[in-house]
Parts: sequence; structure tokens; C-alpha cells
Amino acid sequence: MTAQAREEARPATISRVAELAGVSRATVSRVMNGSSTVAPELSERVRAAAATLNYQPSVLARSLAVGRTSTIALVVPDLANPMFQDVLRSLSHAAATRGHRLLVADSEENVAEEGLIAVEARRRCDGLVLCAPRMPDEELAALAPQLAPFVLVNRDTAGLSVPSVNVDYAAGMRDLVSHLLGLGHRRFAYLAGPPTSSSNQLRLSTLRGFAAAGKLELAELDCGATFSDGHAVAGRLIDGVCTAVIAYNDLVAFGALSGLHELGVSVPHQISIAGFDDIPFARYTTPPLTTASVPPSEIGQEAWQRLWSLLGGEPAAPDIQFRPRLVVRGSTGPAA
Amino acid sequence: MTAQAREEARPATISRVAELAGVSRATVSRVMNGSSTVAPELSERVRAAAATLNYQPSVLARSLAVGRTSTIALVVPDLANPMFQDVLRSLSHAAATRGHRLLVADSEENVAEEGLIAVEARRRCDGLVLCAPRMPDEELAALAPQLAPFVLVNRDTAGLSVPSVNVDYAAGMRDLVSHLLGLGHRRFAYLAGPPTSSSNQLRLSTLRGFAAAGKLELAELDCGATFSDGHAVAGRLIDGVCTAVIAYNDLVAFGALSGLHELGVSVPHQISIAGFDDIPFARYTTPPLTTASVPPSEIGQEAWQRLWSLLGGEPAAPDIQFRPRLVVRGSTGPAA
DNA sequence: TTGTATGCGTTATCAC
DNA sequence: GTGATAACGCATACAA
Repeated sequence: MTAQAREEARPATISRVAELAGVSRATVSRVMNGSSTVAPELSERVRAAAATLNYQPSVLARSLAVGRTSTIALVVPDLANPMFQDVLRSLSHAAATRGHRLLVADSEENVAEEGLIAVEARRRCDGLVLCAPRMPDEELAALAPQLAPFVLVNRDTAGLSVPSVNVDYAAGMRDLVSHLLGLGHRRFAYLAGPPTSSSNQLRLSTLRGFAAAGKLELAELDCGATFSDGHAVAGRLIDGVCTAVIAYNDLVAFGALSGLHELGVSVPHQISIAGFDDIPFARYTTPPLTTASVPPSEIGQEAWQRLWSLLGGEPAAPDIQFRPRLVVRGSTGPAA
Repeated sequence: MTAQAREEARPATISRVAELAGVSRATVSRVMNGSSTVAPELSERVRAAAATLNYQPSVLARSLAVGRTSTIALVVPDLANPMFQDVLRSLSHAAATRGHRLLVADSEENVAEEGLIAVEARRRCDGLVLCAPRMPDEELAALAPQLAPFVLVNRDTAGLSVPSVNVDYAAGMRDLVSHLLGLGHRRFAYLAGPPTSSSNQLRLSTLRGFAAAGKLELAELDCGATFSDGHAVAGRLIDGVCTAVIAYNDLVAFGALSGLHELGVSVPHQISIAGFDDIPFARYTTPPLTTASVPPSEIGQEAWQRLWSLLGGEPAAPDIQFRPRLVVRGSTGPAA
């Protein structure tokens, strides 16, 4: 490669455009940003020069000068979860409407590194949407200054004055329980998610409330958050310990459903089973899954809306809590 | 807010650390990067100063100076497609192993803007993984210089010398057809994906080859790439035009399956149906879906591996083509 | 309206 | 080993 070729290979800079157009860099900058009033003649010269050099302003240098990257970060505990995928998609779309791009970081359920990942991701962007349901309150509070501006999704704010968009898991759980009680169920099993998950704690405490009130008997089974977790626990459901199963989420419910099917247990005739989230394919399982529907794409939109306010130096809209919608499908039926 | 408070609110810079530690910025930089040999005493002073000021180097400024962002972009046509979600996840994980972050851009099936989006996303990063199956060859060729270094996923390279990781759709389709022929099917319907999709063209031409050879009769039904596309077309399958249906992808197959179920058509007894991709829930539909399995997470890994080579100035590994694996499940059976 | 000069926060080159 | 100083590429007060 000749020296000249190498020179041409390197992206053109604003200086070279200015030189070619016979103007100052400032003028080029003004033209490129469409700002100020530049003489039509000069403007045209600049455009021509930019075109021949195939000039593209450096986003990096621009960001450094302006102090803004037009990029936000999303940190989630598990990209494999359809819930987060939908949040990702809707957040990406919403941010795009304001010319912002999305940087995605997956902590891979690694609670220990979650904080570092979040901080690191945040430092590359202007703001952050954080889904870290298992991060301890103290850690979150300690990290908050480094994460700001940011918005919390799917966890309580730990007393911080941080905008959040949440789901009213307690209400969703109450609806599911009421539905199952109405079908005559009294002996319940809960397939518990990650113990440190705040949403799991909310669901669990709601169930315990019912149990304490004598409305139902509750068996708590440690499980997890994935399909295989649910699948693995199916064997423990067939000893007649319960007639109704509520899973931590749809994924777990799916797994249990599949496992029970393999064990020859008929759902909902022998056991009713309900999930949580209403992920896209919940309606296409066999039988279709009764669940509490949370709207992930609205979550992304609301999160963006709040982060956008923060980026503009304005106060964010009030915290929002989505009330899950009970969706009754074929996986729940009258108690045996 | 007082002037002092505002000053403290602004992130500390390398200059302030240098000032506090009584050294030059260069020394601070050396300490922070663990490079060179710095006198232990100075090193300690710098660390202390950095700690008290809560100093975090600016990624932005660093990127500008080094000429590298340690970020790559992924452009996909549809984030809602589970296939791309898996590619996203695996690419993100693979890149993370080398300290790289992932910027994601969704063209939302908007072929017209896909080029602009790709270029814009690329300019924020060091490299790009491009899934743009519908982008015309000429446009891709024209954009290539601006996109480099980049890797193509899921489309032919249009004669460009660009690393690519692909799926051998023709082979997968041949396996599906052989399977169905073996079950006695002769009258086939193909639920066609987007006409401009290169993978759709590959699947279609393979099917036409069988038809031309007199091995089967082929009805081509314009459809699409989504669940609802498949659902909408179900009504056109019940006039006895075929005994076997091959869908553009699993999503479409799902939709058709669901639509046929609503129409009271029994699968696979009246009609056999097969998908393509083997997305996670393909095995949990009713009946479970026969499909050609492509490994999305390996796609992400292979794409990263090639991009990583390119970023290092080395030639990328040879193009790779994954051979889909035929997965026979309950949605296909003997011809009626 | 246009140009000059300076700042954005680093890293890297070169003297010392 | 350490410190000035010049890049990196752009935006923007300020002056003209």
C-alpha cells in the first residue's frame, strides 16, 4: 500500500474538508450541523468538498466535544429471557425515535459482577436502564451516583430517588390465586425463582399472606428462572402435594408443563398450572398457559420516556406500576 | 447548587488527579493503565488521589486517543425474531470475553433505511456484524467500504471479500423434503418468506428443483416472516391443495399450525407441517414442530471470531456454513 | 457571516 | 522514570 493510498484509506477529517473547501474548520462544522447562517456559496463549497472526500464527522470526537454520546445502555440479568428481549426491543425502538442508540450488557445472572458491568456500561453512554432484580439494596445505593442518570426496571428503588417502572407482582399474584381458589383449589405449590430476586420475594410474600389467612395450603419448592429449572422440578409435583401450581415465570411453568407431560400427568385435569409474564408463546403451549400478563414493550417505552426526561435535565414522570392482566387459558381448571 | 458542589459533581479528570498527586498527567495515565514502570511511591500517591477524587478515566476520550472504542455493532432486521435474539445474545457474550461491548440496531424490516442504520451504527464502533438478508447486492457493495471491518451473517457475500457465517439453507431444505417424501407426501405447499430475502430464495429454488425433477408438486403461497403471516395463510391450505406444508421459518409454521388448529384441521393427520430454524419453543408446540435446526448461538460466536480477527488486522477464518440438522417431531406424519 | 483560539480527556512521543 | 507537549477530531465562545 502506497503512502498516498494509506492516506486515502484513513477517514477524512474536518480539517481536510476545510482545507479543500478553502474555509475554516469552524465553517465546515457549521455546515455539517446545519446551524447558523452560512453563505450559500461557502456552504455549497463545503458540501462539495465533503462529498468528494467522502467525509463523515467522527461521532467519537463529536461526543467528546459536546459531552454527549446519544447512546444509552441497557443492563439485564439474562438476555435469554424473552421478557428482557422484549424490553430490549421496545427500548431500542423508543430510543431510536430520539436518535439514540442502545448498548446492551448482559450480566449473565452473575450478581457479583453485575455492579461492575453496569458502571462500565454506563460510562460509555449518557444514561442507563438497569434491570438488576437481584442486586442488594446497599450495593445499588452505593453505585447510584456512578449510574446516574438511570432508570430502574423491575425492582424496588431501595429508597433512592430514581425513576422506576415496575410491575405490581403482588396484584398479579392475587389475581392468579383468586382464579385458582375460584376453581376449588386449596393445596398450592409455588415454584420459587431466585431467592434474591425482588419480584420473587413479592410473589412469595403474597402467597404466604393467603396461606397465613388460612385460604390455602402452600408448598414452596426451590426452583429457578429457566425452562430446565421447571422441567427438573416436575417430579416433585406428582406426589399429590398440590392441585395447583404457580410458577415464578412462564419459562418455569413451561418446563414444569413439559416435565409433567412426560410423566403422564394430565394438565389441567390432574394438576392446574399457571405462569407469570405472558411471554409470546405462552398461548401456544399445550395446553395454553394461564398466566398474568405483563406488557414488556410498554415497560421499555416508559423506561425510555423517563430516561429521556433525565437526559434533558427535567424531572422524570412519576414511577409507574403495571398491573398484570389475568389471562385464563387451558392450563388451569377445576380442582380434581 | 454552589459552584463548589457543581465542580464536585462533574466527573474527575486525569488533570485533577495529576494535580492532587503532584505528578504529570502522563504519570497518572501510566499508573491507570498499569503500563511502564512507575516508582512505587508515585504510583501509590496517584492511586490515593484517584481514589479520593473517585476518578474514572473517560472511555470517550480514551477511545479518541487510542482510535478504538472496544465496541461492535449488530444490525438485525427484526429484534422480535427469536433467531436474531439468540445471535444477539451469543455475540454479546463472545464479544464480552474480549472486553468488547455490543451496540444493537434494529432496522425494523425497513429495507430502505437499513443501509443508513448500518453505516451510522458502524461509525460508533470498531466493527459490525450485519444481518441484512434483504439488502440488494449493489447497495451492500456500495456500502462495504464504509462498513468495514464487518462480517456478514445469513446472506451471500455478493462477490465481496467479506467474512461471512451462513446457513446451508439448501441442504436443510433438501433434508426436510426427503423426510416428507419418505412419508409419502407428493403435494407440497411452501409458505414463502419475504421475496427479497436471500435465504427465502435459496429455500424456494431448492424446492423448485425438486418440482422440476418431477419429485413433487409445489404450490407457492406468498406469506411473510411472522407468526401472524402464517396464521393468516392457514385458510388457503385447507382446500386440499397439499398434504405437506413447509414454512419459511418456525414463526410462520407456528402461525399456520395455530390457524389450522382453529379451523379444525388435524396436524399431522390431515396435513403435515414443517418449519425452519428450530427456535427454542419449537419443541413445545402442539404438536411439536418438525424443523431444520440452525444453531444461532454458534453463529454469534463464529461471527465474533471473524470480526475479532479483522479488528486485529489479521485475515478472518474461512467462511463457514452451518448445515441445518433435521429434527423430526410430531407435526409431520404419513401422507393422508 | 467567518475565522481564531481554546477546550473536551486521554494517550503517546520525545526529550530530560 | 518522569514530564512537557503534541496529537485524536470536533464544537464553540469570542473576536473580527
